[in-house]
Amino acid sequence: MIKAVRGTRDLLPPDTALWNYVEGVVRDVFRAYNFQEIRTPIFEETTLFARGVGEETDIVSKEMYTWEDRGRAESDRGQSLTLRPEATAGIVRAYIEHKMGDRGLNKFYCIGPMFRRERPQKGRYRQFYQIDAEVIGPPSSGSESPARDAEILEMLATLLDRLGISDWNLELNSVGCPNDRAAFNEALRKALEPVVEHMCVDCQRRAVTNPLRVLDCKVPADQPIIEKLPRISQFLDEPCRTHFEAVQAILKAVGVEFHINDRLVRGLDYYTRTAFEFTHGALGAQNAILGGGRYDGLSEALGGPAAPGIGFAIGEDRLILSLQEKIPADSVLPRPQAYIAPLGAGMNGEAARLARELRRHDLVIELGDETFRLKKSFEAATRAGAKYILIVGENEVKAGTFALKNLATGEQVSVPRAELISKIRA
RNA sequence: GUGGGAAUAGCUCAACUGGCAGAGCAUCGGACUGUGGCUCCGACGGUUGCGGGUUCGAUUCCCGUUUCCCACCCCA
Repeated sequence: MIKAVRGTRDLLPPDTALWNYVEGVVRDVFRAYNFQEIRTPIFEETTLFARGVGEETDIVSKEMYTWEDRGRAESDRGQSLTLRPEATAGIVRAYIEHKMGDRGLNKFYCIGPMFRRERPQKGRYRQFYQIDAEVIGPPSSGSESPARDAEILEMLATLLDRLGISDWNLELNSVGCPNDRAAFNEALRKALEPVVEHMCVDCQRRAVTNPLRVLDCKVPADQPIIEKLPRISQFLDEPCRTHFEAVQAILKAVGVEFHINDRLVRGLDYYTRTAFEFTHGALGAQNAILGGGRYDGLSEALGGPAAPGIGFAIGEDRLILSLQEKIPADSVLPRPQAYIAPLGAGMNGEAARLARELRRHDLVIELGDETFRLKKSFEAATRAGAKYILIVGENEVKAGTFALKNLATGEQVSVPRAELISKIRA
């Protein structure tokens, strides 16, 4: 038997109803903040991610699905392509390509699959879904303003609350600008030098490859050492410090709770200044339900104009996971309002006509088959979760009135054809 | 990429120390020819993940492998 490949999975009803419900709420909330949908390709030139996300990141160096798309003719050039491992690079590419800076401030959102070749785990798949939003524009559009950072964070708090996820925790940090980072990295390297030999093997590796990540270490024995290491907050230049303070001031003004975590670092190279994560307890080790931050230099790194931006990605699979206990998929699954049961030879046509009419009035109708005995029709109607069963037999067609029975109460009435719509809708 | 656990019917799970592969639910049919849910009867359903080994005999023990789960790494 051919099975879904490792790390991929089928989303089936009724679960898909929950996914649609979540995406509906997301679109509603985003609309209130004037975000508009963008859809970019699922694969891009490999160099986009290499330059955008960073060659040295785990994502680029070992997790991408990359292949050589070979040209088949002189006029058809071959190139290295990659399934998108995240959304921001593609969106910024589109922003540059279509010169969208001319429109002023852009607020995009995008919902779709991403691909990373990692070992599957709870809340982690090789094809997974992200709900992504970005605010990006030329500096003159206010894209750099702390108001945008705060707006996004407040929107996320609103979204999670609206979905009924109240026990989230917002971890906030500023990773500064590239200059701050360089100085901090240097200081960190120096501070690590004398102590790193007492740390775990991972930290010894990170101390060389990416000292920032040492701050992320969870090994208990390393914590006393990490506590004494320098913090990025001590290295923020004046503009970055002011920016970060302004973000916090607005969050306090709107009443969004957060806590500063100056050990929060993010895995993608393009992040600057504001970095954040929303975490949730019910997710096991993969407790980050969403993450994001500012990326003021990304557009330039991709050869575009100055276009500060800030965005986030929600792990939709994880969002659903933390929601499943609270919202049973069945509760958001649309059910037929009526099940039409044709009864006896020649009734399929009559039933189909009636179904067509009712459906044109936006009623949700399930349709049976004339060969079913009534008992079977009732069972099918009950199984489908229909509110009513509507019997279409010779007697009904002749009389022009139809037997309509409420499956929950057992109440049955005879309804003239003209009144069916209002009766079923009631 | 590393470590631990698991895999038996569509689903949830049994099967003693190695000895006929089972139950509940679900599905289909009947009791019951135009009135469901309940009940009763019956049927269908299996390469015990896959491959090899040990054995008279393997769901059971051993090796390999695949997938899933959990954790590490990393991230959403």
